[in-house]
Amino acid sequence: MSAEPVSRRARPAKAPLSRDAIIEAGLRILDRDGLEALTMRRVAQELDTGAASLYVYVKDRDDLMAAMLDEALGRVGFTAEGTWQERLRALVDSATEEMSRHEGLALVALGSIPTGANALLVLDRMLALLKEGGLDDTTATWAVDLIYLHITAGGAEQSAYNTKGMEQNAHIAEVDRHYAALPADRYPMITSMREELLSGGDRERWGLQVLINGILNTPVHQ
Amino acid sequence: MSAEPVSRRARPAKAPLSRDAIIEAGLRILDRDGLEALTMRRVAQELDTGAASLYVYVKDRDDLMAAMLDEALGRVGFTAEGTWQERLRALVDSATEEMSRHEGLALVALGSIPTGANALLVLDRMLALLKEGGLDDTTATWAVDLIYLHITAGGAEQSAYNTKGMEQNAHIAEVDRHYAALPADRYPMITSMREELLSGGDRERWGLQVLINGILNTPVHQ
DNA sequence: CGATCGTGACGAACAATGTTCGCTCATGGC
DNA sequence: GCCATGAGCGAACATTGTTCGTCACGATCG
Repeated sequence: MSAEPVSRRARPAKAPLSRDAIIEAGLRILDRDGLEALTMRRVAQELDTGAASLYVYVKDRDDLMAAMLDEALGRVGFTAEGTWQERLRALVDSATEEMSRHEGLALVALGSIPTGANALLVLDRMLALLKEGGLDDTTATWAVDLIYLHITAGGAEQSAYNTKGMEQNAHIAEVDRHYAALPADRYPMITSMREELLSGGDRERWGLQVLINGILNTPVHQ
Repeated sequence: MSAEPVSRRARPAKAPLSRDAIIEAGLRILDRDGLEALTMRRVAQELDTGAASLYVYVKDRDDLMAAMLDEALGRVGFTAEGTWQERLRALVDSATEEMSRHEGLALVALGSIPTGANALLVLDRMLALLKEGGLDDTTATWAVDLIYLHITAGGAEQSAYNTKGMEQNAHIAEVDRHYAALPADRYPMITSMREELLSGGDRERWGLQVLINGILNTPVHQ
C-alpha cells in the first residue's frame, strides 16, 4: 500500500544494515513508543527496510531484545571514588536505572544466566568490589547472584511503574481505595498499616543497604 | 474443520462456564504445556467451547493471568510452628514455590502492586510475622515490599530454569564453556572465580536469610 | 400448554504479529 | 564488460487476541 516504488539507487546513501544499527533502532523505538511498539516491522520501518531483512543480523525477537539489554548495560557507569560500599551502591543504582529506562528489558534478564559482554563486565566489577569488602569467594559469588537478581527485579518494577497506563498517582490512589475497602477481620495488618504501605520514602536505597548489611552478616554454611 | 456439529443438547451435561472454571483450565494448561500454549483458544478448547465465550467472564488475557496468579497464591501454606523467622522462611518458600510452579505467572506479579485477595493474605501474614519479630510499622512495610519483590524475582528465575528448553545441566555446561573462553584481562574476577560462580549450594535459603538479617540490622532513617 | 424473550454461547471475521521463502538486483572480482 | 554472490525485500503463512452479530436454550408469562 502507498508503495511509491522509489528505486533503492535514488535514496540518499542510507547507512547499510548492521546488527548494531538494528539494536540502536530497537532501543530508540522502545524508549519512544514502549514495549508493545517494539515489533520487527516497526524496527525495520525505523531503518527504512523490510522486516525480513533484520533476520540476517538477528536470530529472532528474543535475540534482539537480549542484545538490546546488553547494549543498555554497556552504559552503566563505574565510579572510582568513595568506599567500596559507596561504589557498589553507585554501580547498582546505575544498572537499575539503565534497566528501568527501557521498558521490558529487565524482564529479559530475569531467569537467564547473564552472558552478554557488558552484563559480565558489571558482574566482574561487582565481584571486585565485594572482594575489596573482604568477602570470601563463595560468599562473593552468591552475593553477586543475589544483587543481580535484585537489580533486575528492581528494574522491572521501576519500568512497570514508569509506563503503567495512567500516571502513577492515579493508580496509587485507586489501590489505596481498594485497600481501604478490605475487611479488617481478614486483613488486620494491611488495614491497620495502610498508610505506611503506600507512603513514599527511599525504599530503593534502603533495600540495597539491607542486602549489603545482610551479606556481611550472613555466613555461608555449605 | 472436522466440525461434526454435535448438538450441545447431546453433550453429556458439561459444567457451565464460569470464571473459576476458566482460571482452573488456564492453570491446567500452563502446568501441562507451558506459557506459550496458554492462548485464549487453547483455554476455550480445554473447556469445550469457543474463545469468544471466555470474554464474558474474563476481561482479557492479562486479566486471566492475574486471576490465575491469585488462585495459585491461594495455595500458599501457613505454618503455625517454629519461631517467627522459621515461619517466615516457610511462608516465603511456599510462595516462591507456588509462583515458580506455573511458568510465567511470577512475571505478572512483577511491577504491579498486589491487589488480589490471596496475594494480600500472604502480605498480611508476612506483616504479622515481622511485627512479631519486633519491627516498627515503617520497617515492616518496607520489608514486606522487599521480600515480596524477592519472592516474585525468585519465582520468575526458578520458573525460567524449570522450563528453559533443554535440561538445565546442558545449559549450565554451555554457560561454563562461555565463561571459560572469556579474556582474563577483561574479566579477571569472573575467570578466576568461575568454578564458584556456577557451583551449587542452597543459595535460595541463604538469600532469604540475608534479607532477614539485613532487615534486622538496617534502620530506616526517613 | 405454547409463544416470547433475554442472555449466555459461539462461529466467523479482523487486524496485527513473528517468521520464512524465493526472487531481485546492486556490487565487486575476473 | 560479464557473472556469481549474497544482502535485501515483498509476499505469504500460521497464529494470536479480541469483537460483532447471530443463534439456540431455558425460563417466564399468557
